[in-house]
Amino acid sequence: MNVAALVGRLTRDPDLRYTSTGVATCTFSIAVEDPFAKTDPKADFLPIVTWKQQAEACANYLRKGSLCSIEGRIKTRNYENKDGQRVYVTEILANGVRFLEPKKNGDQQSSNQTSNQNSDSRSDEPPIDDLPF
Amino acid sequence: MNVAALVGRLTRDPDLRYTSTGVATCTFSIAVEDPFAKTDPKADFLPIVTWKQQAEACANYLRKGSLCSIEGRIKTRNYENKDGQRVYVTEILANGVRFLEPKKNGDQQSSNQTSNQNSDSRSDEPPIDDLPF
Amino acid sequence: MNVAALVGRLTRDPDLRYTSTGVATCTFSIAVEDPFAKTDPKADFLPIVTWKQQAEACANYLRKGSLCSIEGRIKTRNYENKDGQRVYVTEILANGVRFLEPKKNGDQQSSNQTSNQNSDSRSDEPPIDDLPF
Amino acid sequence: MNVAALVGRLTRDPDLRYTSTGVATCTFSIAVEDPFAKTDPKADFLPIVTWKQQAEACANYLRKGSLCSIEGRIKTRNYENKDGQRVYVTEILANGVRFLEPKKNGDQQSSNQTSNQNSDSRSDEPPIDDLPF
DNA sequence: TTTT
DNA sequence: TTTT
Repeated sequence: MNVAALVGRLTRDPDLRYTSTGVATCTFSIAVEDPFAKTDPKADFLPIVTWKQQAEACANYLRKGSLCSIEGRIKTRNYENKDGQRVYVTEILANGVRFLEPKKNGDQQSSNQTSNQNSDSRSDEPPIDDLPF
Repeated sequence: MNVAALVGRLTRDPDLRYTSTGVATCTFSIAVEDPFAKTDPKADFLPIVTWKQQAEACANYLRKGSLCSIEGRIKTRNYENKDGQRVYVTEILANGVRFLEPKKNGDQQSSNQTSNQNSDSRSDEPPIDDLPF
Repeated sequence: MNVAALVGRLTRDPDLRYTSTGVATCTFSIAVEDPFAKTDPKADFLPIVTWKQQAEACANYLRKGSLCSIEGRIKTRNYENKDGQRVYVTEILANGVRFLEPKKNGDQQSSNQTSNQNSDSRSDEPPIDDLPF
Repeated sequence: MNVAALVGRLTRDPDLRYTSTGVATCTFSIAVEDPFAKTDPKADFLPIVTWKQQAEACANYLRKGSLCSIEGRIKTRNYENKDGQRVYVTEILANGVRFLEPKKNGDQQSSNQTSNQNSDSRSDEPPIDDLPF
């Protein structure tokens, strides 16, 4: 058994990409309040990954600050960084994401567009070439 | 909301320590089978942390290979390593651990003893000086 | 292990009461969407119970239609009804309730007030005389 | 979001049936320890339902007393009993059941056989004619 | 660096 | 109606 259930807000716009075989992945991080935290910030910043239709829906509906619920499993992954060191990553593979607020628009720029360019925030990680399940 | 529910087996003996103020922490990693994993090993290796009485009970009852269930929350933590780099760690803070198998004895050596010496496996991480909640 | 994690909307105003020893309980039911339901209504209506400070906070902040997340455990309870039959009830004992929307006011009438009178919706059940944990 | 994660022991042999369209359902109840329960018995008895291959696997591997973990969602259902009263049932629809103990054999009689006859324990409920999702 |  |  491996169950994770979270409610939190996106810390930045979601990052949508496609594997070399054309499968969509969307990654983002959510801030989950911790009512018991002693130190500031009183939140945990948890890395989320989704795939396929769910990935595209997330890229479409979620923006920085959006509230959502995540149902998924905790996964570990490791890769070699540029210094040749093995880096271990723990992230939540979301099976279900529910959007708890109406879609924010006003900001015209879609996360879809920009992140597709393989630009930014994940540039320190190697390209993902296939989905892991 | 931040809920994690896991069932898995310890990948090694638990590691019990005490903070400078005398609070017990126990860390270990569990292998959780992933029935959907495409690649070997078909398991996720998830880092678990417990505190206080629960920590001591874990050190007492659990050994490498023990089956247990974990109820907790996913936490992130970061620290600076010896190279001055910030390292981000995601781990499961266990509120409840249930032992699903009778205590293994035969191996006389208690994890309690050895890990108390502040020895081994976590030596690459800085000492924990207080509990974070 | 016994973990329930839910997100849904109240189907009516919460019902706050006090046991004979003065302990607060709040009960309500939430509609949780089921994306896989074949038949209408595409939701499950789940009975929630809370105690003490949490109970009073729920009575204060939640109203019919409020969105909330629930972290708790599934409990069973049974009592004898007026026909002398044993009735079995399964409900979710909430340890944590998070309010996912700002407090609705406008309707001046507080659920706190009315339900305190031991009136209405739970009148078919026997009085609760003490908290069960 | 609707997540339930449980670990417990079967209170009796599982009950396997088939709908009129030939779909397998298996129902059973598990005793889940409640470490906080004030009164005896210190367990909750939770009704579990599974469908299709999972149903047949449960009927095959589980017996009264078997330890298992359940990952699922909480569902409500209602039907009219023989007295014409509407009866409300809350049960856990299991998506994943993991067998935490080796299969018990010795007792030769398979639950599969007997319950297939549409005999016993659920005789007070109406026949299930189709799967609800 | 991984468990049965 | 309950399990170890």
